[in-house]
Amino acid sequence: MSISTELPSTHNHSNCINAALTMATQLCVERGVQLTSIRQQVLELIWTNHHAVKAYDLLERIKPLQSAAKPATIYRALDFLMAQGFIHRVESLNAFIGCCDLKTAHEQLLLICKQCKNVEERHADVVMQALVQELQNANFIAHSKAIEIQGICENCSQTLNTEIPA
Amino acid sequence: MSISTELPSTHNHSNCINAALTMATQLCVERGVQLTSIRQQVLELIWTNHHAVKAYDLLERIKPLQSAAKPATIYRALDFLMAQGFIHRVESLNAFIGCCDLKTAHEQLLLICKQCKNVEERHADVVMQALVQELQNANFIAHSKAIEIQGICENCSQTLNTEIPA
DNA sequence: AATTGATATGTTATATTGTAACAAATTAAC
DNA sequence: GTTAATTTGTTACAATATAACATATCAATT
Ligand SMILES: [Zn+2]
Ligand SMILES: [Zn+2]
Ligand SMILES: [Zn+2]
Ligand SMILES: [Zn+2]
Repeated sequence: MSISTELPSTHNHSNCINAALTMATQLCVERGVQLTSIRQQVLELIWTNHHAVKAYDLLERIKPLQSAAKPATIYRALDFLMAQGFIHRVESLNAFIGCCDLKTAHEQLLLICKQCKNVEERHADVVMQALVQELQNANFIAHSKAIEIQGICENCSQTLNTEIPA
Repeated sequence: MSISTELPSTHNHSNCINAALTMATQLCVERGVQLTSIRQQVLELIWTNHHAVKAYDLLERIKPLQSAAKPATIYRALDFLMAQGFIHRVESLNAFIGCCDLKTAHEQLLLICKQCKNVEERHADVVMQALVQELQNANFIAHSKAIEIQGICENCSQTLNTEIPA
């Protein structure tokens, strides 16, 4: 049985990368903060694909570019990128993904595929509305929300379903 | 300014402890699994209060009872208790809490108070319904769901609000 | 009661993830 | 250019988690 580990062929990932880097560059100018080369390299490495990336994997990957890189190098860059909203932390994986929507502040619903490892970020406005109501009912003042679903994505389940037993 | 770190006085926590241990004992018998003394001790330690507990804190706390305890001792007990649904892992804290409803399988919405550290588990049926619909829209097959909200709980915000500036 | 298989625990070592603290370098503002 | 703020380098370590294998306990079967 073959296993899909890719996004649909309709997906042009260079668009994702370009959009993320362009927006990040622009937002940093607007905000008067510095997208230094280390920070940009980490952001690019995170955008290699739609997988969540671990900090120490980033460290290995950035070493050819930044031979002096240490854990703090990566964690500082990640802190910056999170503070700017360019990436999200995936709590249930201790890993990080690029944010797909830099234009609007938003809460994230993350769909984490156990098979292909892709993480999809969805707005899920209806869910968020219900959640806001529930938090009001509980008189709970939310500072941050993490909604993470693990399972099998559409692409992977289709690939499995169309698989013909030999 | 005083800071509340307690639950409302209406809360009788010994009820929580008794219910959790009684149900766990009963369910282990029904399921033919063993609630060994280590596992029961870990469960009791988790139920000390409604805070999320870290694995290495549990390790320190169990050592007077189990002098040979090592990390594996704790993590094995935690694995068992999670598999039985007696506790939940709080992904955003790398910590663990006792489950408040052992009778029915359920997804958890966790409200994590940054101030008093209490974690409240709510069923939030409306949110879960909306989430199920969203997952259907996405054709995503969910295996597990983690919804974790960090902020300030009702009790803490009331305590702050009623505080009179000197 | 001894044998056996399954489950649970003991033990050592190590892997993984994340921070603290301070020095040096770079950048921005004046 | 000098100063102040920010960023990076560097060392050391803290915190979280698992692998691997030995030993012990338990439960059922001879
Ligand atoms: Zn893409
Ligand atoms: Zn997938
Ligand atoms: Zn209680
Ligand atoms: Zn609170």
